[in-house]
Amino acid sequence: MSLATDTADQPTLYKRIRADIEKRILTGEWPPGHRIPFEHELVARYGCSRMTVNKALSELAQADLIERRRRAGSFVRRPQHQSAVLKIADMRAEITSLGRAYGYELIGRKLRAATAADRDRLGVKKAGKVVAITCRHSADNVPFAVEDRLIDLASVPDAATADFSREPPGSWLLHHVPWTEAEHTISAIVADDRTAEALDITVGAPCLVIDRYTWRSARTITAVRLLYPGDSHRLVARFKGG
Amino acid sequence: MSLATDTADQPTLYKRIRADIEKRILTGEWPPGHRIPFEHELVARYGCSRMTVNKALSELAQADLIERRRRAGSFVRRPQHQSAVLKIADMRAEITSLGRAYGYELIGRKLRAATAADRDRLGVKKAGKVVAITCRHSADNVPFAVEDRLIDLASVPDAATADFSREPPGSWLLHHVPWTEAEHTISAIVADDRTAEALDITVGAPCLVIDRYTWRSARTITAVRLLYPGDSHRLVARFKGG
DNA sequence: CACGATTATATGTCTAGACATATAAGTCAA
DNA sequence: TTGACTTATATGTCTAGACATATAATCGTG
Repeated sequence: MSLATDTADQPTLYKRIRADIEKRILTGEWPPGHRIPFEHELVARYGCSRMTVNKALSELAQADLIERRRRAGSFVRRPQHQSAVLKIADMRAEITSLGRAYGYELIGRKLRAATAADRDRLGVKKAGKVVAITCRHSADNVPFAVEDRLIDLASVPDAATADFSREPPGSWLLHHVPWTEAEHTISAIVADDRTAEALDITVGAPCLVIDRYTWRSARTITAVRLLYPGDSHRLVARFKGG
Repeated sequence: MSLATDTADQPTLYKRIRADIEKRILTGEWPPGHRIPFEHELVARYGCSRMTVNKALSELAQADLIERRRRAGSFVRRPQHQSAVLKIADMRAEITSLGRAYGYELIGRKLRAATAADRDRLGVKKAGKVVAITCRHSADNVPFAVEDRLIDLASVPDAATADFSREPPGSWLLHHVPWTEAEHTISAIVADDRTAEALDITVGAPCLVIDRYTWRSARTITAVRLLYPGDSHRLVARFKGG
């Protein structure tokens, strides 16, 4: 039998190049406007032919994550649409890209055996352990969103010992577990006592809710609910049509 | 000197192949499930190398227009409702795709000179005429969404005489004015008296708001606000990662 | 300094191969 | 009929080149 390696099964080379770059963009390590390495530099780094690098970059361009300019190079695009809004897993990147100061605060963290509700939320059947995290993100010291997250320890055992008091769980996950698929559900609720206090709004005020469920090759990773003040936050998505 | 030919300037070969196939899919000539010619057949038809054909097909696959299966071939995908949620301009299609009966009701229609608020909402400066429409969409006879729409008559003069008592303005526009670009803003509000009555919910209940602003080569067409009951409606978006 | 011409360079497209791999389809035995 | 094995084949990935083309940078001239 074969044990899963640390970095899991290696996809093809061009996919690895694509994922490497995508990760740096999504985590904000390479911010909008940043010039990514030239093709010939990536060729040298990965020891492959130019066509392989080109394929990776072409796909990123098709996904509107980067913009390619002849003679100048390839540049990270500013998040502007569908992909950005719903793909962004890193709140820090979302807030700093708005030109605001990012703040983070851990409210609660519990390690427990998965309850029936937990299993339902994660979409798993077997009872295992989970980490439940509640935290708050702020922009310019104003509450921006509260996050209520569940991580399946069967898929991400390291999360049991990770320190979420400094690093938001979204960022931590992004750096430790490359995501493959996600589903978002957007809805609206009115703030209850707990939410109102966390977001510093009045009870009964509208809130935008984003539920994101993330998995990786049929393996559940995390389920997160983000609550935004409904009257101050906007999700903007822009499309080009045919 | 050169006159523009009928088909305009020829793009690169792989783009032509891609466009040829895309057209047949979008016109329905090749319906969902249809098997696209094998790569080697396209190679023969276009007289190019396999890599060129492969690039065209790979891009179509990345755009989720086709699905590629080893040994079997490439097949036209059925338009998936998932990531299309925000693209869908036709409420009837949205509701019937959920397997529910669609209902439509015109609540109000006014033709007027654009007020300052109208101009602001449409993002135009010149004072012109607009049509303001309020209507309701229902699913299985339950209110599904109320629509509040403004159409710029300077861009769509025919809208002045269109009969919106039977056909929803969204559908009418879709058939009369091909859209090119749209911007969506998603937020949350609580229902006021008027909204509560229209959606048959209680005052203060949460509502999901989608503001869609549509234009066509820098020309404003329409601005629409859709209000959904926040606790019953869900916007689902699903993505595949690297 | 302003502006046009030249050059260098990064990306854009393409080829003619190669081997890998998943899997539909066929073959054969229990 | 069913299951296990084999084979054929279409796609998946990759290479080491080539020439095209747009354009940032540089150079030269008025």
